[in-house]
Amino acid sequence: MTAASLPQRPTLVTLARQIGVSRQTVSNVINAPHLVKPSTRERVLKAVIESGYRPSVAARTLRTNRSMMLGLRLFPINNGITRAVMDRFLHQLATIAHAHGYRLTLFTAADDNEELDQLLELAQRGAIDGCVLTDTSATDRRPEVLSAEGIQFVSFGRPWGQPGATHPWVDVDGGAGTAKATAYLRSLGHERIGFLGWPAGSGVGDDRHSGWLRTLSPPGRTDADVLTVRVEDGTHSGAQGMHRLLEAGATAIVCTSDTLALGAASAALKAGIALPVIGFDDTPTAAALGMSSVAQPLEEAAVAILEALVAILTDRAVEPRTTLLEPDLVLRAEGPFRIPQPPERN
Amino acid sequence: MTAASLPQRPTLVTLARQIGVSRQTVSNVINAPHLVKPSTRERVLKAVIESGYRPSVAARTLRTNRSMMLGLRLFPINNGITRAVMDRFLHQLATIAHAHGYRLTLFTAADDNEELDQLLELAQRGAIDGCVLTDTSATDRRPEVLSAEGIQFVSFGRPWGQPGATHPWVDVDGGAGTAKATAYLRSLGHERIGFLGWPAGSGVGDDRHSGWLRTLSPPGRTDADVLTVRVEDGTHSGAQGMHRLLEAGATAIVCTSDTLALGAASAALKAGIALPVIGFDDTPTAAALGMSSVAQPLEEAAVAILEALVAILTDRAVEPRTTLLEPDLVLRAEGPFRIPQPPERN
DNA sequence: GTGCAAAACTTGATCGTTCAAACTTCGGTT
DNA sequence: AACCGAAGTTTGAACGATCAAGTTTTGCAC
Repeated sequence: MTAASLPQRPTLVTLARQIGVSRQTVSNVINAPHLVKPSTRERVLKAVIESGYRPSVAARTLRTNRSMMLGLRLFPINNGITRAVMDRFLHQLATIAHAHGYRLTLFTAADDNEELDQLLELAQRGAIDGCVLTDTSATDRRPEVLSAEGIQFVSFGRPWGQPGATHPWVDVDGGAGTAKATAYLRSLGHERIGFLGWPAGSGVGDDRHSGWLRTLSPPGRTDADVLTVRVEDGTHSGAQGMHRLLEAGATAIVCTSDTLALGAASAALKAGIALPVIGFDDTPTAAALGMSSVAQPLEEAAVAILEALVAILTDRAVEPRTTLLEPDLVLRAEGPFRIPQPPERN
Repeated sequence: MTAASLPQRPTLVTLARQIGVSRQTVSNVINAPHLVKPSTRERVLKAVIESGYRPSVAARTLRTNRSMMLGLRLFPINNGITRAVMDRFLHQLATIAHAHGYRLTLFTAADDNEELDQLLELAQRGAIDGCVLTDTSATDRRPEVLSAEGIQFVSFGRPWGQPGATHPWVDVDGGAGTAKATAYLRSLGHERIGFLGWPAGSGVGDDRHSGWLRTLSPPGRTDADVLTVRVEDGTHSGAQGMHRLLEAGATAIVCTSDTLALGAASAALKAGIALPVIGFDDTPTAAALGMSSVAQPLEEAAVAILEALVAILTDRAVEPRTTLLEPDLVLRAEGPFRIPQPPERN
């Protein structure tokens, strides 16, 4: 309706005709200003701005064979790890991508195979130049398939248990995070620090366990298995795990997730026992409750991922680069779950 | 490196030559199969599948002047309403969009003006066919600007306080949500139900307040203002609000957000007082804590939004359509904040 | 003022698809 | 057997940009 009455958007040709130069000159002013005489450049630039001319993405993409788009899968809603971190990561990634001249195309997929299908289709149709993988696991086929198909990507997450993998990745050193948490609790005077984590076998979970284990005093102490409780993620299981850790004599607890930490802390609260619980991922929930947590440096991760991806896409690629970032311990002492003062100080 | 050794993707022309038909016939098999003789169709289809041919998005977009892309702004991370609901909404929107043949392009913006700039640029460059607005407010200039620029959109959120607005929107009836919550508490026997909400003036907040107000017994009772506490969103302010409501003699509380509800519930817990608190938005936090909350029907919203937007974009547009959806009350009775039994039953 | 390379600018071709119009084939009348 | 319209298929042009190779202009030395 209104669309018909609106003036047609200018193109290179119409604009060039107006100014009295060739289309290529206008194109050069936009893409390679150094090739144009300053006086001409000024004149063209003025017309470009006045007319509101913007190059057509489709035409440019068609000619250059680069869409300046990156694909990203949005995981199902009920994905623990993802949900906690994804929204913040997504925001960072979109912002940093924009700074590099790229945009993000979203898609959803129920499983990894569907994700691969979507990525293949997008890449083959020239809708994306590359993509970012998240939530890697030990049985992950995605890197090899994408490599075989010649689709460029950077993974947020290490190739767990795949020593042969050579693709670029960025990850956060979860072990360093739990180590920091454990060290902090030790500095408060705690000597029996429990670990509440996921069942063995997940790379992420085992990594976080190892950070706790090596920071105990003495490192890897013989009763470590007594102080370790491994359950599925959830507040219920977290609460149950807490009871077992209390029986084991734990006076403080390091957790693999905020969900577990929340379950544990509220169980303790209910039982009238006050003891420090540190979660993982610094979720909004933890923040709202004043619960301490290990925070992943998502902005740095986004920066590193895009730097690597852009390097690959512009053929400035060196050997596959890998980046391991260190998380931060966010201490909080408010709300119902605040960390109480240490039982005694050394 | 590997890219060079990979076979060139087939195009309409190369594929058509291989089969021995014209490019247009192949194109027709894909876009208008009924125009092609069944036997030819079979033959072409087979070749299309075997070759893995996929139409180039860029070429198609250039020719048809439709990108099949929708723009969506990702709000800053520290946005209360958005964060709570955005990730789920986003997932739904992406899924439903895909079902309609559209994809989502993400972008970030610090404020509404930057969002408008981005949308204008995207639209002018032909990168998007339309967009979805979220987080509408009374001072929102976005609808009028987009309308003036001829950019199609559907808003998730009513044009608060702008009776002249005629653009299509989809929204959730917040008042109906708080009304449900209030009615439920009344059914438990509560007679002094408090309202803990945001400062007056926000459309969303006032709407939710009205639902509570009209469901009291008697509706709009004279001491309603005593039972109303309005504070900025946050757990701290929620806790403070709770104390005031307790002084006012409230035995149950309806909140405008899960954040407020959490603050209120934990303050009560701390004070050793058990009383029902119902939040809003059914966030992960509420779920983890076993707190009851009003849930927005995000999938239905996504469906309605896309239906309206697609109708507009394909010129099947009727008059601007508006949809008001009813939220659900999610009752939970577990965790530290479970709703206790009513003080006395009628 | 001629020559000549560098700078500045222009032109033709092309990316891969769809639209519009043209052409060919075919079954059925008359 | 010639004719006709519908069905099936092909061809030319266009979308709007960039690349590559062309042409013109400029500045400067001799």
